[in-house]
Amino acid sequence: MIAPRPATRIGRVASPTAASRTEPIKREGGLDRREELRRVRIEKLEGLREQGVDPYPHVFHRTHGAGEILDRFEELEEKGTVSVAGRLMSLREMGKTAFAHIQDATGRIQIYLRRDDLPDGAFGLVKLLDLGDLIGVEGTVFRTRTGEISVRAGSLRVLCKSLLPLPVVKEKDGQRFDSVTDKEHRYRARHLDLMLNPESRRSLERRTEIIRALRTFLDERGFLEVETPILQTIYGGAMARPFTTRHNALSIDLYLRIALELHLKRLLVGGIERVYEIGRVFRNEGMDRLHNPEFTMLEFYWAYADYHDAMDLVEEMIRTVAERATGSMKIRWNEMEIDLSRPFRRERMADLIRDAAGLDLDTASDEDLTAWLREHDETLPPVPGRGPLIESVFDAAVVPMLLQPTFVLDHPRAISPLAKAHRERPDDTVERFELFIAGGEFANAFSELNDPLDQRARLEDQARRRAMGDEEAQQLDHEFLEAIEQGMPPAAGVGIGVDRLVMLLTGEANIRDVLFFPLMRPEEKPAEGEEAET
RNA sequence: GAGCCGCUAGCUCAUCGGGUAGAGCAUCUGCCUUUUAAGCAGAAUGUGCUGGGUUCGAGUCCCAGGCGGCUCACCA
Repeated sequence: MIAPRPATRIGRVASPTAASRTEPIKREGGLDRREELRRVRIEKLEGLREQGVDPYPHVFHRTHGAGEILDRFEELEEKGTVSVAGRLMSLREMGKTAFAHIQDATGRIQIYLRRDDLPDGAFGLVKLLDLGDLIGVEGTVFRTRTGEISVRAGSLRVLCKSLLPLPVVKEKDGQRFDSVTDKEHRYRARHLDLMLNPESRRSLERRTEIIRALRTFLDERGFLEVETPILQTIYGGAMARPFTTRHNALSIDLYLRIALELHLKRLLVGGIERVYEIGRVFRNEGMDRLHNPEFTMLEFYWAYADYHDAMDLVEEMIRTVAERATGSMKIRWNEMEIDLSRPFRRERMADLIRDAAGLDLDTASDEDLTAWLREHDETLPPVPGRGPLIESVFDAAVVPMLLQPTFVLDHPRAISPLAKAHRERPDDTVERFELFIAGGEFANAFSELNDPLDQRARLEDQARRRAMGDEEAQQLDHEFLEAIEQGMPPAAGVGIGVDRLVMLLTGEANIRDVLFFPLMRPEEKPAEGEEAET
């Protein structure tokens, strides 16, 4: 039999710890205390080894998840054994018994440990456990006197000894105590956030479900998913500043892509008639609750279709994804209900501006638009031109009103360099739509420009703007233009900001809450001493 | 980039007008064979974000910086 180690052994850690603390462990504030807690756990780890217990075994086969046992209690109660494993979230020792909760991916379940139910000596392991350890038990399912479904352990195994303290969350009467609530801490230590905050986990898991639903929707309709280069010698497809990096072997600077568009259109030329990519794009711009430097875009291109077809498809897609990922087509947003099940409104941009701002774009001059903006205390667009003026008026007068799903169509040509001229008003209007929900933009789409000479002219115009110092204007992409000259079928193209869609469907107000690892500024610069040592 | 706010024990937070820091939980010791924010008895724990300044004396007041949050402007 394995004799449990005298508990006093643990008590003695204070002395070696104190002794070694005179050594140069001293660093930042708080580290000493943390180090002490860590040492206590290492002592217990050694205690396990001395008892012949491997604190890091290779495998433990489970028969059930915690949530599954709760769900299927009736059929499992007192019938055979189950084995479950998870992270130790609470431990209440009561002499010769102990109650614990373990948490796995499916939920949290109570474990009842009794000395007499366990093999000789095994109950002594309890003294060497800490919150945060991973353990596995085998036992029978029952309900305690207080009614909680529990597993009565017939065996106990340590599956991974944790060395760091686990912030403990306790709950009583729906009140939470001591959870990790500091947002910075949650973003930086996402593993802790996920362990301790079920709502974080729910939003992030839902992100994955939404992406899966988008993918399934397009796959079912014959779209081919592809991956195109992230490292590019020329960036394009959007107006944005790029990140740059360096390829050593080729001795060239490269850009991280800012959009997916141009490569996907080249595939359209090549005969992949329905194509999409869900991928990370990178924009070297400001960060706030709506913007992370890297974010996820969905773009799809559909040959022989136009933007009306795309509208129908996007409408169905948003509805389907919401239903599949959240189980509902209704979203609560700021006290109001957004209903995705009803047909989305479709309005021409000019009509919306006329109704909201009283400006008729056919007759209003640039001066009229400027006057309207001044009158309404709106900042004027940073770049001159009619397009930006119209956009500013639209953003100020119309967008905040677009709460229920609305397609806005037929944009001014001046703000849409990659969209095809409108078939009825080719001079000043393009075939484009944006989808607005809850005052935010969720999709941007065109009948794609496939007239190679027109496309070349527009990109050359962009290049001229670049030369004049507009950093966001697009570069001249000769490979793209050559592909277009080969002949691209008429097509509809759609871009969707996936992170924003996830925010909408999870109710999160900050993009960081739907990214597993949002970009954070490094917490501390390396100390000068450390830098000098290397 | 601008404004406002925050940063105190492993976690969550106190510390009223400046007198070198406390609570709950976690940790450690002891008791307890159906507890559940278990309980009871005891113990230990802090470069108060960093650096300056004022002061006999600063977590507290002032200045600068760091990191974060929220709001505003540009971009998805």
